[in-house]
Amino acid sequence: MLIRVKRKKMINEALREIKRGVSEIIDEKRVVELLKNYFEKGESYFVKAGFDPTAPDLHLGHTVLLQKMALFQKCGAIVQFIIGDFTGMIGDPTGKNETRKKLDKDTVLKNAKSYEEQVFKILDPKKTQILFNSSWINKLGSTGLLELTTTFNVARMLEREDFEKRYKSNAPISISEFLYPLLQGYDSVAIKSDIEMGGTDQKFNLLMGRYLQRAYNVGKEQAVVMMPLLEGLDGVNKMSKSLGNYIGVTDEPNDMFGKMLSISDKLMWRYYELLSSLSIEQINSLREKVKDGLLHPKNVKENLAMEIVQRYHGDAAAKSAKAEFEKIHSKNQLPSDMKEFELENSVWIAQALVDCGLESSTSQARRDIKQNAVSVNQNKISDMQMQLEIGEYILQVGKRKFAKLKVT
RNA sequence: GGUGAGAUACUCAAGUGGCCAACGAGGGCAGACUGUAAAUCUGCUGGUUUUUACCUUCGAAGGUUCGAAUCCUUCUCUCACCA
Repeated sequence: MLIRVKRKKMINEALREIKRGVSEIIDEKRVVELLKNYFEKGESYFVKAGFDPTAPDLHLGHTVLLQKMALFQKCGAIVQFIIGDFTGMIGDPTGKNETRKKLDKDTVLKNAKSYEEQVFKILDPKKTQILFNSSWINKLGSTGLLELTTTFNVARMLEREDFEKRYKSNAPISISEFLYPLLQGYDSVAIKSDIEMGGTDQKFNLLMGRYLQRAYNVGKEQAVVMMPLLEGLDGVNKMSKSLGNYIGVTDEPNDMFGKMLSISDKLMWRYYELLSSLSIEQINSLREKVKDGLLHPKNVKENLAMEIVQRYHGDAAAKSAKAEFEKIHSKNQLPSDMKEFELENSVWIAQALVDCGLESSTSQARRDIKQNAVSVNQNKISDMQMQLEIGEYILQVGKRKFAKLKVT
């Protein structure tokens, strides 16, 4: 009897952690059942998530999902990490991407490898299967594919928000795009997943997996766990590489730290909720203290930045990133590590800035000089015609672009 | 297949013969203020050491003209309506 109560408590605790930050769970009962089976009988289950093979640069937005998957692993899950090498050819219609080129096998494998390196900073490799969806989709053949399409109809397909919008506004929808949700759903049939995870924007596709598992008589229907999309550094759009508002997990410690500190105070709490390993209570207490003026928001932000840098680069790197940051910004000193360049003879300042990669063109350099944005050896300059004679210089554009230049 | 509309810079979007490197908005960059925050204000936002100049750019290629984003021809693509 006692053991039972204890188990029940464990399950409830696990569920509570799992539900943290989650946007929506479909079929929560099933999730509870799976947890119960694990804690009582030690049975494991499959948690699926699909990733695009084209962009192996993971950013913090992805890690929201990955961290949740890692949590599931602690609760008995085997993660099925699916690389959508087949579906990647179509491109998920959520973006406005056109049909993509087929990636060759080598590239896909290379990307997969790079995924592994990044993903296993969060996931437990022993409890992770990496799967390629072409391996079962290719086996479908035209007959199988045709069969797949008969399971669904256009009217329901158009229920998908994105399709509906485009249909109503007369934007084009390619037939192949209809295939994307079907194939993603079919993945769930092929690998018999118990839970599929994805961002809220994936709802339609995730539900498709559930629907198709029923249509194909898999014998179970996957539960769906949806994570919110993390806002990018601008605090408005979702974090994405193409918008340039991201923090990549492979970003340099100093960059990572700087980027974290550049987010707004409001956004910081969002990041805390979705990325920090602190408990909800701890976060709430921080929030209270900041509100009451007991803590400076900047310090709270720094702590979060430290935690993130630590996670991907280790303790030492985090500490030195913080020190470096303070050096440059609080004490207005130069960074300890600058890119170094060498040029010959006397050089025109604008040209030097371009050659050191601080400016994109001499015209841009001129504009910035005019705007008082350029410093040489820590002194703002205003002379656009300035020549750098033989010697060593420290060039700076704006607040954060530095280079060391040696003219010989 | 027929008819009509359209394609302008990172995005949206004005401009229908010279005043156009091209209004405006968003975004971005920089300066001031700060905590490299937010908010706010200001400037910039094709290239070039001829910088009150020159060169390239308004879907592509030709043409008319002293002069074309703007007019004409052909082509490419997109959308709508009809079939």
